[in-house]
Amino acid sequence: MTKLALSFFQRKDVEKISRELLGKVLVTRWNGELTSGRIVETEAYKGTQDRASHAYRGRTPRTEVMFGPGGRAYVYLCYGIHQMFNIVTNEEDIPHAILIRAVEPIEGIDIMLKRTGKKSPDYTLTRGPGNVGKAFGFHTSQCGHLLTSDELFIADDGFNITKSMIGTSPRIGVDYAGEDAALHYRFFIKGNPYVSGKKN
DNA sequence: CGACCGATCGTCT
DNA sequence: GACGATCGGTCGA
Repeated sequence: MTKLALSFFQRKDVEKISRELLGKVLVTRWNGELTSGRIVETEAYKGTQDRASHAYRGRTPRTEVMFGPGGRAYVYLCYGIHQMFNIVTNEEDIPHAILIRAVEPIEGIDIMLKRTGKKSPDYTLTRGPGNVGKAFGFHTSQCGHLLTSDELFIADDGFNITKSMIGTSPRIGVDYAGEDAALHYRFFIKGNPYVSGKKN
């Protein structure tokens, strides 16, 4: 189990990082409550040139974190209900980010059940960005949190992902983004039951 | 199945 | 004042 360093997130190719995050382990330990899971679905958002990105309209109080250096969390509220967890990448002033859309639970499933109010674990526990946010205890107050801390980090546990295991598609829910809506910026592990959408 | 609807509130116009 | 990078439930075929 090796914690990913800041240099991993501060590289320039968001698509590449989005692919490499598949198979890595997301860990949160808020107030000592440990939850972890394998990342199985990601989406890249390419900053000011990407109409689907919040950063497209430039720097605002909300998007400020994305303009900082990579390796921090961008957590925002969606539909007034869902806490969406993103990883900021690239260097300062280039607001790239990666949305974690689905995870396969590993540790702390009891805690996830408590947070989500579900009675027993099923594939919906950590499927979709809203559910990931809830199960891992994310909140907009954690926006800007460093991704190499003891409370929040990404790790490599040696799990190997080959190119043929990765599927791509347009991103979900970004139809308003014009031509950018068609870009294949969504990446997922083919056949994994936690991946959102109908048939992967 | 697929279509639709309500929840719920911060953010930007 | 309108609108989401969503989810889960309901309704009808």
